[in-house]
Amino acid sequence: MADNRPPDASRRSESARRAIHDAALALVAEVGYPRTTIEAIAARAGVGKQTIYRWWPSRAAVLLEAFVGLGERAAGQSGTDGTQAFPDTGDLAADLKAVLRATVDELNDPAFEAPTRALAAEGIVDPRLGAEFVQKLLEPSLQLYAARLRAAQEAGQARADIDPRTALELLVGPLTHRWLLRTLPLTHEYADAIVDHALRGLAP
Amino acid sequence: MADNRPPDASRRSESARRAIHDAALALVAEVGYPRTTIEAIAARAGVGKQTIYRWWPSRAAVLLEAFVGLGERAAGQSGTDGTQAFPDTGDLAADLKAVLRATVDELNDPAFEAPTRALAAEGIVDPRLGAEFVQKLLEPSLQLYAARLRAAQEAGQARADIDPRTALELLVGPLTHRWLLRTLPLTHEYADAIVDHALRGLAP
DNA sequence: ACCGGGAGACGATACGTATCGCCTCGTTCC
DNA sequence: GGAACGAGGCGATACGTATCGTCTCCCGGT
Repeated sequence: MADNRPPDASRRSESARRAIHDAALALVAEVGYPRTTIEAIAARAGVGKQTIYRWWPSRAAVLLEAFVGLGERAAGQSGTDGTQAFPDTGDLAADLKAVLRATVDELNDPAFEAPTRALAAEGIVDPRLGAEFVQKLLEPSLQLYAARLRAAQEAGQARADIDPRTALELLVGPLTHRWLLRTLPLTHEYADAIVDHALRGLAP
Repeated sequence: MADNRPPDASRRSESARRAIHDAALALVAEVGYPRTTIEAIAARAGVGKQTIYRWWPSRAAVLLEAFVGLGERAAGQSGTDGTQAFPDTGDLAADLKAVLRATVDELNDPAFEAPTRALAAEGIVDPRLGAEFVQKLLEPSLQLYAARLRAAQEAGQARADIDPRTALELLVGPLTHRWLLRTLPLTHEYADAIVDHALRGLAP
């Protein structure tokens, strides 16, 4: 029979949790996502399969949690408040270019690319995981764009009659498009071009 | 031993090919992509598994070919030359809105959504399939945008100093972003907003 | 005779479930 | 206050199922 009782989280082993995270990330980097099976993760982490099945609904959920934890640790090192800072030098175009260029570098980094692609792909097919992916990994960054764009509106650097949400997608959308679909290489020049065109517009 | 000799394509059974296409499309629509296994396709098509393995490298390749065939048949019905027409009424904004709205409708159509999502997800992880997906399904549409934008430049409706490729991605990128990541619902209003903002720009 | 096609057996994984002892807790009873 | 006692998570592993990709086997058309 299936055990439908929810496990007691207070008795959960933190060491097993971390070992599973580490094993998942290592395996994705070493052998790729398709071969990062639950059995392989369990073996590598020195953990029983049931310990994974007890706490996570799917292989992708394990990787997502591990990856989010990785990001949090990285963010905790540099900043004090945990949220990355979005530059505001008063020059909107320059600030956006700086951030988009940094995003380009991150997306081109093989260490980030493998797990991010795997999670994005899984999220595209599975709405539940997709929502979690967006909420935990993507949305926090997008909110920083929105805040910067609102500041720009108040400072008169951007039209006041636009929805910051739509404006932000005009910048991030093309970058994501090119990266996910690999239509053309993702470069700093492309990031700059997007910002220039988005701000000035395509009309004469 | 593995049979490395390429099979003789001239003796290939066209009826088996079409039966496999139909079975793949029907299964994706009925039970979803994960359960559209090669064995299920073979059984449904009344075909031996080896017949699939002989001609296609992967399950995704089967579905991609079937889906492309579907699109070609649909295009062949309406137009005479096989390529969809991109409107050119002289009003660039109106033309772009019409096409983006049509794209929104297509992406929101469940019959198109399931296979397209599955193929996009597979292509994100597998570069070979991704390239084929882009070349066979996406690029033909994008070329129509590029052509319309070049016409707009010659007619003075768009800045002459922009690369049509980048301009096109400014329009298509946000739409794809929202659809793939499901951040917010995909509506006609959103399509219109993208066109307006892309043409006018975000700067005051 | 050759070769593609239908059918399906076959070994190899990976899945998800079910137990088995082991260990660590908090509780209870003297 | 210290020992006995559940409860429950943990490592480990056996189990049945599903799918993979390969390998025959025989049939039928050319």
